[in-house]
Amino acid sequence: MNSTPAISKKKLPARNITDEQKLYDLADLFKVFGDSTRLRILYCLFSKEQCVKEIAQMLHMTHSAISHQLRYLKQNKLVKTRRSGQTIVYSLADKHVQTIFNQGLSHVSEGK
Amino acid sequence: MNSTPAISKKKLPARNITDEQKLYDLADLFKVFGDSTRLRILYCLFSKEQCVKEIAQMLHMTHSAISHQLRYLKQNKLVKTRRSGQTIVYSLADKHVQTIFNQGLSHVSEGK
DNA sequence: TTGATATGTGAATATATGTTCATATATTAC
DNA sequence: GTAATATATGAACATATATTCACATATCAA
Repeated sequence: MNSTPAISKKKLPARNITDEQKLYDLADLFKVFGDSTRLRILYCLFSKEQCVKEIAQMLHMTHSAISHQLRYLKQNKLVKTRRSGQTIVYSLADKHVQTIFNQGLSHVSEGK
Repeated sequence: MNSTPAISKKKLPARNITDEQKLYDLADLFKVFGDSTRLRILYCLFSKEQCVKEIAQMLHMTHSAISHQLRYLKQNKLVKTRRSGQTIVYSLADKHVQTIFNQGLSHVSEGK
């Protein structure tokens, strides 16, 4: 995984193409949010921007696993980066990320 | 799949258990939304309640595939059912479903 | 340059997931 | 009861996914 952006490959019923395609894009977006490691990474970035090493330490995971997921998050435009000397600092790409996150969280929190 | 509700099985870092657990529940929620077939089924249910056969016809898919996904959606409390004679009619479980759907859709629509 | 540190990445592995097929269950009509 | 219709489900299969491992790349300091 992680080598290309999420792309749904199923065939469309060839009707209402635009709306249908949006559903596939939407599925891809939720797919990115549908993994606890990625959510935990995003959660780390809510408070402040962080580098790979910091996130890896916070989550007790290898830098490799984090790096793979960060690449995936970046490909799907949920995080952005800036270089600061040796380290590359990751942060949330836009406010939508936290909005969608919180929307889901409130749903989960009130026990559906 | 489809035999049990989505449950993330990864081990927790044993800190802040409550919040951490919520992240796993949240990942499971997004996982349900992260498939285009399920989104298309939900989309069918936005306008009105539908039975398996109707949905299968609308999406040009087998009743089996739809039934499996509807079971998954029901297990995760996104749809509910009522029986009407021979047919079982599915509908959205609550307003949250459409809210989360639309939240993601607006994100996708404005090109991230 | 060399060494140390931070991050990236391809390949391999193990697991998870979605769909199909065949069959089972449930309701209704007769 | 049987037949017809609607839905459910277990098993098998193919694909997708997340993580680990080993190694590559990049920056900085001396």
